[in-house]
Amino acid sequence: MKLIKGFRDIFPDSEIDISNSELWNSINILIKQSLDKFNFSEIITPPIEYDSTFKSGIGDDTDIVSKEMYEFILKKDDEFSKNETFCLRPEGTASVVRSYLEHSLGKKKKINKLFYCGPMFRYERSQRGRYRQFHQIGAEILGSKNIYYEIELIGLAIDILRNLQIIDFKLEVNNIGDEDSLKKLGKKVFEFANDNKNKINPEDFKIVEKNPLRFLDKAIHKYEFSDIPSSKEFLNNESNERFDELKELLNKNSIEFKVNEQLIRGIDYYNDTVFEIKSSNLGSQDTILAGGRYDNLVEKFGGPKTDCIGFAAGIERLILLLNNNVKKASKIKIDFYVIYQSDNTKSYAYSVLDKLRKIGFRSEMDHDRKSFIKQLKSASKNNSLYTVVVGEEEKINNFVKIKELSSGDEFTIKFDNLFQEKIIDLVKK
RNA sequence: GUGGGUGUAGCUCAGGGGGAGAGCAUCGGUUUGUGGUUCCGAGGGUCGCGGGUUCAAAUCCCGUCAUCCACCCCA
Repeated sequence: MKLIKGFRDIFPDSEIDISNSELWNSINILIKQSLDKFNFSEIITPPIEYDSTFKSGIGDDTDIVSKEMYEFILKKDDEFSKNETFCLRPEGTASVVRSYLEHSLGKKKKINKLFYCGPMFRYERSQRGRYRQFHQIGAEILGSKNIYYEIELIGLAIDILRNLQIIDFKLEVNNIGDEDSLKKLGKKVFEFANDNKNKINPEDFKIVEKNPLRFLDKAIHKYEFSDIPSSKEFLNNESNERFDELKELLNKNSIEFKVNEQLIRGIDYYNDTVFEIKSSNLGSQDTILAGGRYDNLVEKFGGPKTDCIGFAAGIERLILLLNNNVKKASKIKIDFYVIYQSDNTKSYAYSVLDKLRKIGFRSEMDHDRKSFIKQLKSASKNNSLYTVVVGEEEKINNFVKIKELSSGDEFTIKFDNLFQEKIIDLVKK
């Protein structure tokens, strides 16, 4: 029995942050607070899709699709023997667009603001911040090219990071132009590479021949060329205006950013605005969040021309960046720990426990006849805020003794009809 | 896919041819009605797995697997 390589279990009290379920729980809550404020609604799609969704969506010559995708076919070939190839999704956007079209979400509403959250799969050698099963939270706005959606989305990304108390990050933006200018750029890169063929190793040149833009994205930084072709040269007026407007609005909204003209993104569907948020505290896998416009993807999937923008963030990478404040806050605290004296008083104690739970408090007691002191020790070990002492005296007179562990203050409360109000009152203080 | 580091108790690690260890954690006692401290004690290990060398391997050699880090790629 063994866990699959590059995958991980997530469970309580794990010493490893990215395996700690309490941390996962609190990071999810914090991220959803931001998404709520920006009025995004959740879309949940299956982790398995037909491989064509990603082959045409992301591009089949990207590394993600050609090298890293988990593909499989059904073993049984009875009634389902259609030669269908499935895959574990390597990212979220293509699935969202598929679902958006399949359920005509664009017809029900002009603008759809959707978020997704879940596991993604890529077959890669794992290292810090990179795992074969990893989790992404992504936000997509489908249905408009208004520049304010750029601002809203980048604003959301930054709000999420702030809410997680991650402050050490850098936003990079670029505009790579529309399909036409990307084509021109590709042509220029090809010519450029051809002129410098003697300086480029054959393997990299193969990339140029296949997809020059990919070469610009992934290989060109290995060489010390002085005048690398830039997307800037080929932007049409609209893209240029859009980029200027974006920069102006970012400044107006006091969002710090850096223009990175080499920023292309390793996925085919992007156009115009692209952005990335990086952290310097992550080692070599330093991108924590990235996204951009994909105005042609819906059309490519057979739908009407629909302008879209979105981003995805890696949850594991975010967890690696959490500070001690957030980690501490995620630790579970019990409200009440009920302590009983003898088997005689146990059933009375249990009814108190049951009542506390019905009121809504996280409550616990020990059922294994530990000594009084052991129970008390358990209470403090379990981070209990209060203890409830229930013994013979309390049973006879129908009350309970409550002690606040941090201060040592004790209170006596009747276990009657007013118990609920009194105890809620007590906790409020 | 390429290169390097590391695999010994739940965790962090020491040991380096001949008795399986420490600290923390867990459990029990100190203490059968008041905790966090102290002190005492207990449980827990195929020394990653397989093979080789040796009278003898956790230790040396080879292989393999896992994990971490870097390249690459990306969130």
